[in-house]
Amino acid sequence: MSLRHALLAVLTAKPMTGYDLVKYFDGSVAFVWSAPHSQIYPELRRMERDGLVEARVVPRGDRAEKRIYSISDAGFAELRTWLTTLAPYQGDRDPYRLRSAHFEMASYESARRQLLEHRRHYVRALHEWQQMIDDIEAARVSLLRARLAKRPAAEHEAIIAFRRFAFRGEAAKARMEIAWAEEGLELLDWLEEKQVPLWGEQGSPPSASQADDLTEQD
Amino acid sequence: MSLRHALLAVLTAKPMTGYDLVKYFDGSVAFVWSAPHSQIYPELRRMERDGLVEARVVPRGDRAEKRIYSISDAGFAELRTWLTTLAPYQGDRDPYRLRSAHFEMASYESARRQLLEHRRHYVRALHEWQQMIDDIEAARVSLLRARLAKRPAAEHEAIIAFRRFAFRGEAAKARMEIAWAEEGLELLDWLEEKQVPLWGEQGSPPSASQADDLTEQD
DNA sequence: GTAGTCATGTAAGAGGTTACATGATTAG
DNA sequence: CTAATCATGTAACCTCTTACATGACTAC
Repeated sequence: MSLRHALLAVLTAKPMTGYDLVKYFDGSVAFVWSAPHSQIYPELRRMERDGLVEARVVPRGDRAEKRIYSISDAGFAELRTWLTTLAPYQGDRDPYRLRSAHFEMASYESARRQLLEHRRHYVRALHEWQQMIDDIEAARVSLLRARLAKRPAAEHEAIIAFRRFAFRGEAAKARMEIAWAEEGLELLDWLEEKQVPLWGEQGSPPSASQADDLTEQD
Repeated sequence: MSLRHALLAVLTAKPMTGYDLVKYFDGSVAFVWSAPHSQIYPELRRMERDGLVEARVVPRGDRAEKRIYSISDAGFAELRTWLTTLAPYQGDRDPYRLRSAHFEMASYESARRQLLEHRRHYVRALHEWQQMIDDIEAARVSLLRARLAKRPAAEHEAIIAFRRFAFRGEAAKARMEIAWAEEGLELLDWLEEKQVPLWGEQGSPPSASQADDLTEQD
């Protein structure tokens, strides 16, 4: 149940509306966690029901209203429990790596397209993380400033350091994925130059040697 | 719907029972995809219903039976479509990174424990991937051999190369995560030596100004 | 007025986790 | 005979995605 904790963590900086949180978990700011509004609004209601956040209903213009959520003491306790509890490591699930392991059933063109997209995605991500790291170090992030303002100066260094540390991890991951995609693109060039055939090239049948047996058997 | 495609991909090597697939997606072999048996058995039934696999019911001993699944032509077609379709890149979700961004609300001890576990996990993973890469290169993997036997020799190089490529990606990720965890451990040492206080250190209250409220409440 | 952004929801369905459940076969 | 492994399910529950839906406010 990490969306809940991600929301609590953001709300420790300052009270926010559901809409603010939606933008946060949607924009480039959604650093290691993303969530659509259809998940955020109901979750906030459940958190309110469970006493982890408190909503203040504020008028907006004449007719409209908005709900400003702030974290409660119980919310702080929940967040701290989550943070200090060792998270178990289990199976991973990476659809891109899964695909790449079976590129011999695709075509050079589609494999290349996929890896180019992979690189494009992580180049973009890397720029964003790097920008984020710079902004954090310069305390240009308003949410960070709000957070710092709430805590004694002695803690500021740690708050900045951990935020930076997390983004550095994401940046390192992006760099790794870029290098991996480039290794793959080189591999594709090399194999294609050697004219190594792929199963997925031309409309070749599923099984070369047993093409006919298969159709009968199964 | 990637479990389905992961299953189809494995079945291209040779027909297997649900149990075989359960072990595959459970053991260390579950390289980039993991799934519990409670997900695999029903999915195989649905795939059979959809004509992507065919089951042959074989007696096992006197009373028992087992179902050996093999991929159908429609299954091959589905797999190829999936492989050649560009996968969109969307939001990530990394609970470990999320935690690490907020370690200032934990304690030095719990943060350290988490990062040690992170390193332990990826050191283990790295060993497994590296072993896997060696085994693949030496064609010591029986499933790989079964797969090669079905395909013309000209394609063997590509099949091995892509499998190896995928594992190399996982190995690189593991190395990156190990380095990141070590950076974090050094950061913790450095901050602790400087006696930078953490919010979560000692039973300190969530909000500096509202210290007393908490202890009563929870 | 109208487009953009602020603001908040519901609902169906897919995918995944955890627990409950059962029984046969095989090796010692 | 007993433990490990083979073999296969169901069910409740949670999380996430995608689509459907609505309406007020604000700047042009």
